[in-house]
Parts: sequence; C-alpha cells; structure tokens
Amino acid sequence: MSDLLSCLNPPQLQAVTLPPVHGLILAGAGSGKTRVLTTRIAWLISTGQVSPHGVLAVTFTNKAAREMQARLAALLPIHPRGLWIGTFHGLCHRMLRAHYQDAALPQAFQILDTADQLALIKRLLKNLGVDDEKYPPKEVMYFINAQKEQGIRAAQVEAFDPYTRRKAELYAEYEAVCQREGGVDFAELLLRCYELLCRNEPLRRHYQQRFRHILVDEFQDTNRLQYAWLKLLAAADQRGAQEAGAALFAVGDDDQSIYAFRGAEVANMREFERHFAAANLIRLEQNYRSQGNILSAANALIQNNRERLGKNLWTDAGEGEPIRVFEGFTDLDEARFVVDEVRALADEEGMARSQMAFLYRSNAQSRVLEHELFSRGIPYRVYGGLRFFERQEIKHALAYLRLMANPDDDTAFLRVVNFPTRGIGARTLENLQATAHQINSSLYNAAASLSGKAGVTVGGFVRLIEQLRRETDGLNLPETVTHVIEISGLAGHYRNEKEGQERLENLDELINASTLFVAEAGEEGNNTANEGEANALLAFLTHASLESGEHQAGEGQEAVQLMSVHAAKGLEFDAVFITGLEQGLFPHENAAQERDGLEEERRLMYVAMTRARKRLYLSYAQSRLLHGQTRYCLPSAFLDEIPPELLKRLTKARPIAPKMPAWSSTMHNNEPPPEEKLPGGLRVGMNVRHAKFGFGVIVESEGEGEQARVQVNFGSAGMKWLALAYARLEPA
DNA sequence: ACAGCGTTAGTTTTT
DNA sequence: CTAACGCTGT
Repeated sequence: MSDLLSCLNPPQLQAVTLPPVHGLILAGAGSGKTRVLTTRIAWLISTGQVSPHGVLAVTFTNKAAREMQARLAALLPIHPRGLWIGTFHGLCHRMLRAHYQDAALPQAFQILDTADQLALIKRLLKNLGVDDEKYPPKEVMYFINAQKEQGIRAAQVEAFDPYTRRKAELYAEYEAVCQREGGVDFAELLLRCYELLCRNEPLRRHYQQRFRHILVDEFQDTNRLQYAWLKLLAAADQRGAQEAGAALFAVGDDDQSIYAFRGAEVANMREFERHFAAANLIRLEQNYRSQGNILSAANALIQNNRERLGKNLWTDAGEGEPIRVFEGFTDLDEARFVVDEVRALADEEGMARSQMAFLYRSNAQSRVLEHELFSRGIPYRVYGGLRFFERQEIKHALAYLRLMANPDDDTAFLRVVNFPTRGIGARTLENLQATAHQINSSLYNAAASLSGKAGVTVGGFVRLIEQLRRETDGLNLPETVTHVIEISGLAGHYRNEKEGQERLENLDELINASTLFVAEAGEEGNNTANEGEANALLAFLTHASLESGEHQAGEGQEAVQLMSVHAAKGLEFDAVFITGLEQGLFPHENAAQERDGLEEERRLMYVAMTRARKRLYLSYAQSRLLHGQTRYCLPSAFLDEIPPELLKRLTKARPIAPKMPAWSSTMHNNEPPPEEKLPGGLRVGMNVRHAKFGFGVIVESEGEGEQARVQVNFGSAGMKWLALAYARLEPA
C-alpha cells in the first residue's frame, strides 16, 4: 500500500486519497494525470473502500482506456474483473446491448460510423427529393449530431426559421430510418443510453447504486450530453444527494481543451466546480516532462487567455535550453531547416528519431515536410490517414457480415448489393427502394416482392447472403470471415484487379484481427465462447465500428513523427518542431470567426509546446505555397506572446523574401497594414464580372491580400461572398 | 458499368 | 495545386 502511494507528490497524494466525495483535479500537462487516476482506483480497491464492481472509469479514446487498464493490471495483485473501464461510447453501447429491449432497439442493432451516417443521410435526402445544394448532407449531419450532443430530439428542436425547421424535419426522418434499419450512430449511443436511464427508474437505480466511484479522464473534452449522463449515473443532480450516488472524480485541464469545434464544453469544468467541487479542487502543477524554459514560455502564452481556472506549471528539472526560432523565406526553406536539424540531432547528439516530432496545425502542411524527408532518405511516419476499419475493402467485407447479422441494414445492403458487380444497376435499385417504401420494409425483405429480371438478380444477392449465413453456421468467427470474403466474391474481385494486392492483404489482416479478437475476448473471460457465434460476430462488428483501428501498426520504428497538433495531445517527445507558425495558419484564419476561436488556437499552441521535453523549435516562413498560390505571411502572433529572453533566434533579421510585393513589407514590422486596396486593383463599389454569376458590384470586403473576401451583389444571381484567391473576378 | 472529364472546395477528430 | 465528387458519354 505504502508502495502504491510513496512515489506521489503532495497534491497527487491528496487527489488519490480524496475521501469519497466529488472532486475536480486540474491536471496540467505532464503532471501525472493518468498516474493519479489509476492510482486512485487501485487505492480505493486495495483499501477495500470499493469493490471493483463499483468502479466506473470513463475515457474518450480506446487508447486511453487500454492504458488505464494496463496500468491497473500492474498496480493490483489480481486482474480486476467487473471493473467498468471504457470510452463513453463503449460503455453506453454496453448498456444498450444489455438492455436493448428497454431501449427499444433490435437485438442486432448496428453502429453507424461517420461514413455510414453520411451515406444514410445522402440516401435519405435523395429519397425525399431534397435539394442537396440547399441542404448539403454534411451540414444536415452536423446539425443532427449537434442536436443529439445537446440531448435534443427532433421533436424538441426549437426552429424559428424555415431553414432550421426543415432540418429538424430531416432529423425526424433520419431518426425514423435509423430506427427501422436498426442503425445507431455515435451520438445516438450516448443519447439513447441517457434516455434509457432517465426513463427507466429501476434500471437507473440499479446503476446508481452499483457505481460508487465514477472517474472521468479529459473532463474538459466532455460535451453537454456526456456531462448530463455522468451526473445522472452519479445521481448527482442535487447537491448533498451524494449518499445515494457515486463520487464523481473528474480529471482535466481547461488549458488543453482543443475540441470545442466538436461540441466539447470547457464550461463543464467551471460548472462542475461551482456545483460540486469548490472545496475539492486540486491542482497538479508540477510538471515531470519539460524543462524550465519550455514551461515558462507555455505559461506566458496561456496567460493571455481569459476565463481560465488558473494554473502555473513548474519543474525542478532546471531551465534547459532556449527555445529556438527559425524564419525561412519559403515553406520549402523551413522544411529544409527542420530536416537538417533532425539529421544533426540524430548524428551529433544521438537523439532517437522517434523522439523527434514535426507538429503542424493542418494536415496539408505535412506534404513539404514529407517531401524533404523523403528526398533526404530520413525515415518518417505520418499520423492521421485512413484507418484500418475505414478502408473500402474492409467496409465491404464488414457490410456482408452486417447484412448476415441484420438484414434490415439498408446501408450495408446498398454498399455491397452490386459489389462485386452483379448487374444490379441504379434502375433496379430505384425500383427496389420504391417497393420497400410501399410495403414499409427493408430492401432485403422487399427483394422477394420484386418481379421480372430485376427480381432474379436481386434475388440472387439475397440468396447469396442466405447461403453465407447457412454455410457459416457453426463456424467460428475467423472461419466465418474467411468464408465470407471468399464466397462473396470480394477476394476474387481484388485478385483480378491490378492494384488489388494491398487490398487482399488488408482482407487477410481482417481475418487476423478477428482471430485476435476472439482470443482476447476469451482471455478476458468475456464468455464469448458460450454466447455462441452469432454474438461473437455482433461483438466483432461492434469492435470494428467503435475501434476504428490503430492508425498504423509499426509503432516505435526509428522514424521521425509527423502529426497535427491535435493528434499530438497526450504524447511527448525529446525534440518538438512546431512548424508553420504564421498568422492565418496558426492561429488558423477560420478560428477568428468562431466564438473564442483565438483562445482555442492558443490552447492548441499550448498543447503543442508542452509536448517537448528538452528541445523546442518554433518555425515559420515568409511565404508559403497554399492552394497552389504563393501566400505571404506574417509570423504568428503567438511568437510575440513568449518572453524574448526565452527565445534564441536562429535567423538574423533577414531580408524579406524575393518578389515580395510592397504591401507585405510593412506587414513584417508588425504595423497594421494600411487600408488595403484589394488585390487585382479591386475596391468596394467597383463593378465586376464573374464567370458564372455575371455582372455585379462589390458591396463589402473583408480580410486582406490573398485572404481577402468580397461581398458582391450580382443582382438576379443574388448576394455572394467570394474569396478573391479563388474567384476570378474581373473589373467590368 | 465505368472511364474520363469537369467542377469544387480546401482546419482540427474520436467514437 | 490536388483530391474528391458528380456527371456524361460510350
């Protein structure tokens, strides 16, 4: 026991051994957040204050959940069974499966990932004859998800304008289709589970009495619905009602909240503090990761944000090296510099390449860096591409499996009904969809009512699925997957394709994944063996949707790491290069429009800086090729927020880039640009001509130089905002 | 059914 | 500039 607690610093110890009350732990970057979380669980269990049965630990990512599980297994003498550790989605899914009838879901309900959801919405819009210019599928999807994340059902949407009203109608239609097909999207997992617990009192009581301790990781990333779900489970709606419910132990860092754009509410932290934890707010401010200068710089930067809970990181590791700042002429220049530096660090200081990272605000920036690394023969690894379960061949294979588990899954049906091609064209499918609509059934069921030649082809497909179901009856999961890939014709199709080799390998990988899945499920005693194969298949399909697959295998290769700042959260490196530190790029120009957008960008910068252990490089370029055009840039305002004495400028005051237009030289001295004439000699009030919209007059402008946008009244074609960098406007 | 063309948009991301 | 999407013609 003393072992468990002996290596904690005082605030960590205080957090870990907090009595069973609500607590909010403000855990700075590198302050041992995960350690506190896991040690507390271990402490609670090993001191007999709670049985493993009574603990619920919630994370956002599977990775974090796995890490917690692994650390706990190391801390506790026995592997704790009955411990609920998982993601919000994973845990909600678990409850919905257990109580699918109470939740009014079919037993074999399928999880729709983002791609499935979008496909369903597109199909829905088409069937309803909705103009997808006016209602772009993506926007409808964002709308629906945003509502669900607020806990709002279609019927409850407050729509004061016809546009929103229409979207609410589409939301209602979407709900109906999902219900009929047995599809549950990510947000629905949470909302359904929340509603289930709200409405079903015995069930709610059951879980409220069961969980004595609820621990939440990355609390600053929770959205409203997730917070409501936590409060409900903890029976924490009223003050002082804690005897009835669980102690909520929330760990987070408001300064590292970088997901507001997907609904995260930092406000939840303040709310939590106000509501429960005023007396139990603990700050973890000692940082075990970065050296002093890096922390000082990060602290100075983040102090520019308002509305913080407040926190200052410190270290006893010493000041360390200054932060190096590089200014390049162009993005290529910048790339050459960072790659040179990587080589020097590796060759001269013996630093491992895997301990160096290039971070950037947007993924498009990786191109130049990759190109330079490639041409210099330095191994590198880029994060953030397509993930395993999102690949088309994998989704195809899964669609066959899904259809076998749940014939009502029209999304799966449409994905593979004609893949590989079996002569079922758009016409046939139109007829089929009409029939299905008439008899109010799934496409699969409607197939039987189809007559003529179409009936034969579609019937053949249905028979194929039935054949697959029959033939795999009694087979184990990997055998089933193998059989389906072969008999469905997928394997044959890719064997005949020139570029099919890699896809075939991925399909093999899917079989491996299913083997691994069965093995792990058996090991953890998830009694998959006696649940029967149908459930094994269902569980595997769930796994595939909820765990979209590691980015790529081959961790720890001796390669430089390339990723967006978002993707870097939670990681650390000896040397970090933050590239593209230019106004408009980082902070990103679009962030200026959003509420508190700049503050979120600053938090992003804070996250980026605090990834570095020993060395931090900040670099930017005077000009950058963006969207195929040269764009001239100001250094990021964030550079000015770091005390100059912490910085070491590697470039002397350099001449400005060649061919730089006169207007941008003034921009370089941090002077506000003069009242700009718009590029191309345009000006507000001018008459212009546009290739598509015809003649118009500029009524308003915004932004400057390459980023300028103008509002043009085109008369009959209406009022449009156009980016001058894209729109070819000619004076008329 | 599918290749080839033209049009369009162009942050961040996990589940 | 480039990737992705949708439409058209064979």
